[in-house]
Amino acid sequence: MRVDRQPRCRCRVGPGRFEVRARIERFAEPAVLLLLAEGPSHGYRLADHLEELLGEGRVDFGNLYRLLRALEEEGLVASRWSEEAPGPQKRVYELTGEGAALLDAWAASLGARRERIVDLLARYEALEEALADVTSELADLGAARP
Amino acid sequence: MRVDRQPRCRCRVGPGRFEVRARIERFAEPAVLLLLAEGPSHGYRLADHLEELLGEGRVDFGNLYRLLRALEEEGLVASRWSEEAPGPQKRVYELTGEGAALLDAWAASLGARRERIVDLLARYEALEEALADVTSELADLGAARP
DNA sequence: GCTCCCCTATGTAAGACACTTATACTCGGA
DNA sequence: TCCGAGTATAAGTGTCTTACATAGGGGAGC
Repeated sequence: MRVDRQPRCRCRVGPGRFEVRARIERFAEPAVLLLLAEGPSHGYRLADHLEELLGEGRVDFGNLYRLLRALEEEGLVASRWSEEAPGPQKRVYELTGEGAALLDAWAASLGARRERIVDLLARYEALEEALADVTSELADLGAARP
Repeated sequence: MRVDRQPRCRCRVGPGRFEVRARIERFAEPAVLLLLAEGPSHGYRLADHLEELLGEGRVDFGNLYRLLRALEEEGLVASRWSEEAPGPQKRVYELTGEGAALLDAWAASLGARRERIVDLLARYEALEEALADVTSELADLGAARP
C-alpha cells in the first residue's frame, strides 16, 4: 500500500526548517495489545483503530501482519478464522494472558518515558522563557537611551 | 566502555514477566541540542549530563561522538579545540542557529508524542478499572450464594 | 476489472557492543 | 628523586543486530 511519505525520524525541509517525528520504537506493539485487550479484532479493523491511536498516517499492512504473526508465535495473541459467512475470510485475533502481562510492562515503561519527555520539555521551556526575558530587557535598555 | 546490558526494546524474563524499554528513536539528539542550548560543552561532559536527561544507564561514547560529528557536518553545532592547558585535548561544541531551530522542531514533535502516550495510558487505565469492577462484582456474586 | 485483505521478501538506519589511542594525575617502591 | 603501574579523562573507529520502511505477490468478493 502506498502511504504518504514520512521522514523516518527527521529531515530538513528548508533553511532553518525541519520536520521531526519523535517515534517510539515498536510503539505499534503496545497499541495492538491495547486494542486487543479492549476486544478481539482482525487485521484490517486493527489498522483503522491503530491510525487514531498512533496519530500518524495509515499504518503499513505488511508491518502489521508481520507483527501479529510474531505476537502469535510468542503466544501473546491467539487467532482463529472468523465464521462470518459473507466477505473475505478474516483472521480474528485475541489477547492471551501473556499478552496482557506484556501490555502491563509496556504501560509501565511508557509511563517512565513520558516523564523523561516532560522533564526535557520543561527544561526547554525554561530556556525559552529565560531567552524571552533577556530579549525584553535588551529592548527596554534600547528604549531607555535611543 | 562497559555498560549494564539493557534489552534493546523488550524481552521475556520469565513466564508472564517482561522487561520493556519504550525507546524514542534518536532521543539523544534533542537531548544534546538542549544541553548545548544551555551552554557550550564537550563530548565527555555532555555524556555525564545526558545520563540524567535520558534516564538510562551511561550513554555510549562511540555513538555520542559520531552524533556530534554528524551534527557538525549538518551545521547544527560548531566546534573548536579548547585552550585549557592541562589534561587531554577537548573539542568544545556550541549550538548554531540551525541547531536551535531543530531543537524547536524536536520540542514540538515530542509534545505531540507525549499526547499519544497519555492517550494510550488513559485507555489502558480505563480498561484496568473496568476489569477491577467486573472482578469485584463476580466476587460479590460468589459471596451471595456460596 | 477493481478493491479489500493477508502474507512474503528485502534493504536500511540507529544504535549496542567492542576496541583503540592519547594525556595527565596519583601513589608506591627502589 | 625518579620510575612505573594504575586510574581518570577525552576522543575516537569497527562491526553486527534489530526494528522498521518499502515494495511486491496473491486470493476472495463486488
